[in-house]
Amino acid sequence: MKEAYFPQEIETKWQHTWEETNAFHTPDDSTKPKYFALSMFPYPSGKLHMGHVRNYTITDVIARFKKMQGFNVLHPIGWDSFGLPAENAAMKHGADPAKWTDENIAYMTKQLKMLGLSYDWEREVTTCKPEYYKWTQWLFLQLYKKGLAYKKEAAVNWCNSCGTVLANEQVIDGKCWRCDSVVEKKYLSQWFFKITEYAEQLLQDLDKLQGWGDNVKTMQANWIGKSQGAIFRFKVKEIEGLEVPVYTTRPDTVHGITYLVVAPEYKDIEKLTTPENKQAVEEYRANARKMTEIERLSTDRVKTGVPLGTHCINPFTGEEFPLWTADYALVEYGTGAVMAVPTHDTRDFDFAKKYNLPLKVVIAPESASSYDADNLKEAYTEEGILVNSNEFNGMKNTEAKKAITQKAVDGGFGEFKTQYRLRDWLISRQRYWGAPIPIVYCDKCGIVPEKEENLPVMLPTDVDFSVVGKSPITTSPTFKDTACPVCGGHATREMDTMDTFVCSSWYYMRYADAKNSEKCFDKDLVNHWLPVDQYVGGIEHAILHLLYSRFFTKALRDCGVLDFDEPFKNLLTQGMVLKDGSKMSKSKGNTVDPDEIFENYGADTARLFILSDSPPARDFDWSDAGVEGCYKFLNRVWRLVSDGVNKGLISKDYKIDFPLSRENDDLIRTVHIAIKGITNDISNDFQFNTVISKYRELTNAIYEWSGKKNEKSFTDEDKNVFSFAVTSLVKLMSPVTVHMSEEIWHELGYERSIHEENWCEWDENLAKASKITLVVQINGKVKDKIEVDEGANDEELKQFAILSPKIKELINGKEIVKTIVVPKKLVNIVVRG
RNA sequence: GGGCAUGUGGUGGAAUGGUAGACACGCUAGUCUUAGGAACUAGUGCGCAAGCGUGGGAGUUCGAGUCUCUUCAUGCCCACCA
Repeated sequence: MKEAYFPQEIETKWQHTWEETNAFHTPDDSTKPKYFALSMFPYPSGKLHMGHVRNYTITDVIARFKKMQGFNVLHPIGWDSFGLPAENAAMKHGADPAKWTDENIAYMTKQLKMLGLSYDWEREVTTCKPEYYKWTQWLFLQLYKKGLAYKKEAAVNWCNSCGTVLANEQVIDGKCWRCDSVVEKKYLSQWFFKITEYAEQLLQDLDKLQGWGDNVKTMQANWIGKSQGAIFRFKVKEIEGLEVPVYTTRPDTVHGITYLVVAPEYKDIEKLTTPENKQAVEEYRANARKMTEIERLSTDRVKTGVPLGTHCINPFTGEEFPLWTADYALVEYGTGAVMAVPTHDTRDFDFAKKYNLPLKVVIAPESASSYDADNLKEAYTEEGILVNSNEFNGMKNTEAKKAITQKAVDGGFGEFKTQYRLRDWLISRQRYWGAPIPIVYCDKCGIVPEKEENLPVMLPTDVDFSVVGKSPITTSPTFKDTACPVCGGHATREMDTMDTFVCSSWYYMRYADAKNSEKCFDKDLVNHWLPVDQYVGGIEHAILHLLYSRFFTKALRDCGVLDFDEPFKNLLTQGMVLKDGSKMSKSKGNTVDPDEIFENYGADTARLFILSDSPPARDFDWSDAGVEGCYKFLNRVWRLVSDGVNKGLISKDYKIDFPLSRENDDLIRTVHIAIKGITNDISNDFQFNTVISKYRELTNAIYEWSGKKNEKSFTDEDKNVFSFAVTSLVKLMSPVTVHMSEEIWHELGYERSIHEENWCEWDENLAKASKITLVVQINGKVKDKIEVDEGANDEELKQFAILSPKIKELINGKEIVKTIVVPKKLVNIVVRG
């Protein structure tokens, strides 16, 4: 065996062998239990970055560990390959996005292989290939048939720089999630998926996701934004038969209404405006329309509004109050109209103060005897007792919510209402590089879905990428005109493509049956492999991809395509990879190129390091010294083994015969403790950082043990023990340092790949210490430590403690109040005086 | 404004309510070397010491980094959602 560790040589060799032997292929039929380990698939942007390396290494180690534990592991990879960067590159360089994408995939595939990842490449999935997007289109049609895909005219988020609309989830702080430019509002007719129909299920089923972090679950719950309240309908005084409905979560404050606000975009706003107010209202609305999302969302903005001139009547009190329009009412939420109770809502309070609208107190704190509206400094939004509220006076406001709503129900002017913040998912994109929406517009029949047998609707290639202000797809001379699938007459195709998040909402299902050309996947196979047992990826998808995928799964279940209702059983959201405390980015110039690390240290060092310093969920600070440290450690392990092998001290045919010498017994114990600890650390939340510290501890222990021996005096027993320890270490490390372990394994004389081996097992009796350090405390403070036999019982431990000279002196002359014994660990003597 | 995380040596981080700082990085000495940024050995929370130490303050407990309350700081998510 070579004395020095040459990672690149070893790694290239084994990568070739694994490829030639198809070592990581997963059969569908196996008697072993299944385990589906999944990384979020990459966008083929050009090169892997360290975030990828971290993500895929974590999943790879999990996959290999599970395989060694006897699971039939599915560990696939694919490409989220539709999307704007390819199209932009095409426009810039006049290239073909398909070619650009293919080249990136080829390069990144090479990098993934260099990392030694155990993917089943036969199941590779690429979303921009017709054999994939055919099924994306097919699934769209299933949703369409179910009434879950529909087209409507709506105010949508428009990103001018990307030249396309965006879903709500893709607008971050009023800016585009991709390019960061300010998002505008536009009125367009667009395709939506009815995700709102699943709002309640998506919320409820979060409880089923025991293996998800609470942070992600609360983010989703907040995004869905369920609230419970009431709808009240108010008659308009000036217009017979016209009503304004409002949604409120505070029906208990209904007697305190002093005005009502409708959004500038409210559908009946023109009817509600009197001729005298028309001009001011028109101006206000025009202004609101011009405003960008950013301006509207600005937190320090002063509220503005104008009166409409009309009035509503409060059915509870008979009081009249004026109607206003103000942009703090949102047309998309609730009914687009708000009942304003300035005394008990901070926003209404601000508005009322600014425009001198009246205040009326209807909730008082339980302690207060009276409450003066004129002197209010801010809205009272806490709980309390109803006042000025007729028959509800004296009632607790929490009870009044129900009672008051009930009165509205009985009176026919209101109802109980549950409201969600979640909006339908806008999936149309005015872009080229995506899956075409399989819809045609027939001159006679209107909107018609393409026939399933005509799929895929191929993305045209005869397009001009140099056009500005419109989608390149519209320049295709052959794409637009087609025959109606129903009547055969003239029709035109939908020119929009689908949001790429549609493609990524089902890719993990396709892995179950990646090559199927008859169906999107076989139902039995998808039911067998799914749900994913462990999903690993970035927290940035907490809402977007993960919510869409959950919706897709439920919708496809209802379409009868599959039989489960949650796609991802366990989710690990890995932290970011930082350098010098901030996120790696090209603009900051603090990126680390994986290729350079492979070249200088090898993939095993990269894998070891990226797992070593932080638990997976936390951010990880990349340091060059850390990489160096890991490389040195691997050299140290290599030297330990090569030395032993070359001196004939290690062999694969070892046998441990008890009893052993004291030192050998200790080493065996250390190995068993390591096996137990490492197994538990991986099983328990994948704490790879402590796993790696245990690799080091075990290595240190073996070195220390061998340092005590003179190699010439090595007995057969020593050789056996040494062999066992080294063999165990190499095996325990094999999921992480995949190449080095494989190389050593063969150097030890094994024929089979180490990755086909079973995971190490420990013997509970051997993992037990023979001596324990008894901690003796007085009044909870550590005062002494005594070595005692492992088998000592509680009474004996107490005696040891009291008899220790140190303790004897300290408790001398004091009264022992009580003594607490923690078996095999600690004695605490409580004294007084 | 609301929600969720996280606060431990010079640094990354360990620690089923029971020895705080495992394992590393860094640093300091030394050994071997022509030399070393290689390898090995010893040391390394603070304090001269008694002791003190897990952001601050309270509490529960024989015992709190860990549980409860409160407060501060940082990060992330959501945000005029009625």
